[in-house]
Amino acid sequence: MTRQALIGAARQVMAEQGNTDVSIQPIADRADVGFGTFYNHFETKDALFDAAVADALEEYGQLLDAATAEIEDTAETFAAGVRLTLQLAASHPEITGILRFRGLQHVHSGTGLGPQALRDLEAGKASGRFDIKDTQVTLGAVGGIVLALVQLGATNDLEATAGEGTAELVLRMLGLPAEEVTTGHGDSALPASDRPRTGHR
Amino acid sequence: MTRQALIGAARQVMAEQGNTDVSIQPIADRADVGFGTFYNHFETKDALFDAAVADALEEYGQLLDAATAEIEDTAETFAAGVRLTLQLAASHPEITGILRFRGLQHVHSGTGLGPQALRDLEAGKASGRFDIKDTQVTLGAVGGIVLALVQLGATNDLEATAGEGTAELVLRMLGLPAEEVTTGHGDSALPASDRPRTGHR
DNA sequence: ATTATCTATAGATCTATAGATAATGC
DNA sequence: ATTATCTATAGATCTATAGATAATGC
Repeated sequence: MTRQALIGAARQVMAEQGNTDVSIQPIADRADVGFGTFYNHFETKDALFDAAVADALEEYGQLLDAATAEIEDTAETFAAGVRLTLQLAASHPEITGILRFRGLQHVHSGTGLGPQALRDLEAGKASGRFDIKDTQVTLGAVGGIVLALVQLGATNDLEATAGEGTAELVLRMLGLPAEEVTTGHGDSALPASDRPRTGHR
Repeated sequence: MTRQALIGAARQVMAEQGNTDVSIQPIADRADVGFGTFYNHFETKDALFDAAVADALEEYGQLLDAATAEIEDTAETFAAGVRLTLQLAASHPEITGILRFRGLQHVHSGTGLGPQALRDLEAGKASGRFDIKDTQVTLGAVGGIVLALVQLGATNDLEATAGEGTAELVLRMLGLPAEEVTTGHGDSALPASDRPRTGHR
């Protein structure tokens, strides 16, 4: 599909350059599409990049869903999500590139991921598993931690334990008792490509 | 100074638009400077915006320093920094606008703020006040939390307690015992404009 | 027959510079 | 006298569209 080819090209550019400073011609070239065809699918360049971000976030959400679908414990769901996201730099660099560029803007916007995480937080709060007050603030904190660590991983060499360490920080922030936080689950998350992608959420 | 006028104009544009999609002419207009003068001070538009971000981060660092200079306890320094930053949306919207736009990229870069925070974390770790492992990861987590909450505050209406709630999340993450985390210091941070700006750090 | 795509281009916009003017330093 | 600033503009680049061509649906 031509539209998807354009979105794919825009995703690549965003992840590679970390910005949207490109003219339409090279995007069309990259998508192997005539220049004018762009205007059959998008009104402006901005509209394309917005769609490309949404597309990448959608894929990210499906990866997370697939990786955590069978996890029962809410705390472990969050921990696994954190670990998976930090592994994504290796398996899906394009997605992490886009997260670095625009993730912060979408932490609190209803892109599917947010509402789901919010429900999980509220369930964990109601069941007493999480000791938290404002779920909205907590969601922001979790999202911010993950994004900042994705950023750190992109510019510095992370220790192999960084994903696990970050997951522990998140669990502790969510109010889990110390002994549970450090009960290492460091090897639980398979590479995303080895997991089924049923995409049900 | 002309250079500073250009930087100021660039800061405004970034904070207002949340991007750098402007041509040089309107920047020069805003700085009340002839178009060609731009090239006496900067080689490219990117160079100007980089300088503008650095300028805003420098000011942010000085605000933080001034507000926390007389705080002895490391934990309280972090808590006060978090509260101040979330208040900045009201007192210094330009700075928070730039933090939203580029803050994530600078959490781990040596812009003065980072190294200082890193030293504080290491001191707190050494003294046993903080129960943390990797200080680099922890710094990222703290920075990410703050940035995500600044973002949340910009798009949603935050409850008045959000700053305090966020500070508590950070302290808990740093490993402080629960009873200390909730010992409210909610009224400790004055509006930044009421504080001395000695700027020593 | 209808819809999507491509090529070519007009018009607008933007960058970078040259040359003229104004401001500052000695 | 030297340096900074301004105005004007050449050349490059980019967007948006028109019209021709190709692909698809009936």
